[in-house]
Amino acid sequence: MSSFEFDPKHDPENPFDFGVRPKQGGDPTEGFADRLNEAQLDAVTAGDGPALVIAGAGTGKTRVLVHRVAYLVRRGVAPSAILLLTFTRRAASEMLRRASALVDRPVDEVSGGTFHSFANTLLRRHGKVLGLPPNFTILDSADSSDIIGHIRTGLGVGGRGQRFPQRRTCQSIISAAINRNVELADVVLERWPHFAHHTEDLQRIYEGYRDFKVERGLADYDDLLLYARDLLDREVAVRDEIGRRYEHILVDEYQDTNRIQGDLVSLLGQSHHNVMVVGDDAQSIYRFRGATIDNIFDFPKLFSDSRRITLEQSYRSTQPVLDVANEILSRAEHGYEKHLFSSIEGDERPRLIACENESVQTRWIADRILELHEEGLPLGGIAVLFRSSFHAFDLELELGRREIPFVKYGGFKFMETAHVKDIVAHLRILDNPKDAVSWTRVLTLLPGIGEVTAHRIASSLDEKSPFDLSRAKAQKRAKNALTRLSDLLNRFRDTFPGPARAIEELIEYYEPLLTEKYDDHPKRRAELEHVAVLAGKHKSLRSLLDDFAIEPPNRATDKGAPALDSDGESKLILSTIHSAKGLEWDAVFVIWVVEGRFPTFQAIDREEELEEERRLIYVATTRARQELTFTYPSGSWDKMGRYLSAPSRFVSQIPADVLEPWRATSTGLGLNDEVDLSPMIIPEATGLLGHDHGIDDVEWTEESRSRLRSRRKKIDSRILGDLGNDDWTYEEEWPD
DNA sequence: ACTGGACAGCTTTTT
DNA sequence: GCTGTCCAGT
Ligand SMILES: Nc1ncnc2c1ncn2[C@@H]1O[C@H](COP(=O)(O)OP(=O)(O)OP(=O)(O)O)[C@@H](O)[C@H]1O
Repeated sequence: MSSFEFDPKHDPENPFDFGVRPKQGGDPTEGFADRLNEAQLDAVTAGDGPALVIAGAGTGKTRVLVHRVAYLVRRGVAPSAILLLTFTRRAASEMLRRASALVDRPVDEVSGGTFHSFANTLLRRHGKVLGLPPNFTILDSADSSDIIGHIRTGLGVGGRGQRFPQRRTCQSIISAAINRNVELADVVLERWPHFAHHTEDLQRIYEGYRDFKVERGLADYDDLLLYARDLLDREVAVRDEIGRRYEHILVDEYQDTNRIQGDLVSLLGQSHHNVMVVGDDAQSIYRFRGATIDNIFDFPKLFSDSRRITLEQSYRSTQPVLDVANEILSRAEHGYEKHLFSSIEGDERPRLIACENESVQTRWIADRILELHEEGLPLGGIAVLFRSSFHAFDLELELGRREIPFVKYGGFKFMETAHVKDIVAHLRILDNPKDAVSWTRVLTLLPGIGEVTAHRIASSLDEKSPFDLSRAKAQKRAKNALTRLSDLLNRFRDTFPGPARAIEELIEYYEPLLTEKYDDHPKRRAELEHVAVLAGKHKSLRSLLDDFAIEPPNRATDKGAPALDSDGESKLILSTIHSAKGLEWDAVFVIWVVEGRFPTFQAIDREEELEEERRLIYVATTRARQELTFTYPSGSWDKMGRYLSAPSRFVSQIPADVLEPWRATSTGLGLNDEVDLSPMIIPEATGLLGHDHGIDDVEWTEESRSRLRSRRKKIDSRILGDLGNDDWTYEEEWPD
């Protein structure tokens, strides 16, 4: 479709305008009718002005948003004047991918990403008016906890035998206060009441931390948002300029935004009101970091001229999958209006499988994945989801053994592992010799230099030749190492060989220290080599450091590699549920659906957190198109010696004809021992091994019994291999 | 005064 | 596995 033409009158000086315009007289909704239902089309073609799309999972919210982009572009809005925002990086890239796949080339110019990356761009350009230097350094979470740690020790809080919050906890407390826009004292009282007697010290740490950052031109993740809000709030000229540049603001997953982000949206839309936000209150899973659904509910108050559009039909999941989702939500403490329905056919009932132990869970899932794959489903159409990243460790090993290629998302902080931080700290010093935090890190690596000496050296550096360490006061045994460090840094200062090469050389330098410090140094060294590869994309140190801080690699396995194998085969996805937001797969497995892990022990006695866990499993459930399976090992211990056995309360009460109870057993623990699956028969007959298997109130009907029997047969014949391919309607990646 | 080893405690999810 | 605290050794 070539519905675009070149505008000879466009301003060639404008870097955001390539002069591409929709053909006059073209229908901006061309082709939309068979891709959108009535309500969706209504939202897509809503006139200018604010709109709130609120709808359940899989009803096409993102689809609406990306079609809206196409619609606006076709109507003549410059793609660069459209700003697409969301909270998570994964959702942001999915949204941008779908948007650019949908229409012709110009959509590549649509601006967008996470709130944080947008704020960063904004502040690099305009931060100066707030006193933020344009070369401010972004602190990642480990940096800021390091600084908080220093301040914490510096203030000498806590003292002997006293229980003072650890630095990570201090960091959470501070961040919680900021993201919720409330006083530190209130947040402590509400969420950490057991530390209430330390409130004053916490306040002092907070202030010390804040001043520390201001003095040195540092910004943590929260600061990016805070500064951006201040900028747009206080600097009318900047706000006007930004308002003119971005004529349309579109926000996905709006239920996951916090107060500051909500304010940002409001400020961005202040001059033109062209704001469309989409969200689902039942999918709000970031309240733990201050997200508030009040942003959704207050949207009509914020923009009194706003339209509210709701979507009801799911186009993702089959009705049996949605039945489970509805069951989960129906038990929520505060009801949701939602009742999802679907017209997608499917008679596969989702299953809840009690596995004998973790190994059985792992092996059964691997078996089933291979089975699905043999039936013709690409591995990329399958996902295994979990509450916490470490839940997948055992499965990762097994997949490796069976040579099933996979990519894992979430919970992995490559850039925050000690050895990577060590290397990056050297780069930071080169970029900003005043970076005292990095100096301390770099210097304490050396033998005989501890925190005190490092601080002393770092604070007495010569401005003109910061890398000259010959006069640094330290123990004798440190002298050699200091010279080595000094030589290296000076050499880089004279001729910087580019980020990738610099890292190679740093690894050479660091190798002896690494070997000394870690038993697993070969593995760590290989990971450092990978950092050098990642750095290859960057020409300047600054862009590298920004990227490492704001968009660090979040895939644990095969970081940065494409989702395809060398032979073009897609890979199985392992993901935390948080990172699976907005995505979908034909077959979804949710593992460790057990009390203590999902919900987590921490959440069990806090109602708010428990409800968030419930929404989380709702999100997991609604990722599935066709096949949905919950599994849990029915007897295991966690690291702290707690016994995990009961199925998650979120699924244990669901009637058996909505969620079928099965049992997986194995004759042995060996890797090659077969795993058998059998329907869990009526409780009275089995005695239930003494556990609550959640089917006390099973409503067994003749129908559900026979369904179980027929499934049993089907499974058997699958194993025997005499059943043809199931009809998997797997669409090739199709531009939405 | 400082470093670094031994030991005990906590361990979710994201930017 | 990583962080914080305590303490012996330099
Ligand atoms: N009118 C439609 N016709 C065909 N397919 C549709 C239609 N609307 C949505 N879909 C498909 O349904 C699936 C879910 O859509 P989408 O991801 O936009 O939903 P969503 O509401 O954003 O979901 P979530 O709440 O999980 O983020 C996608 O595969 C999408 O292409």
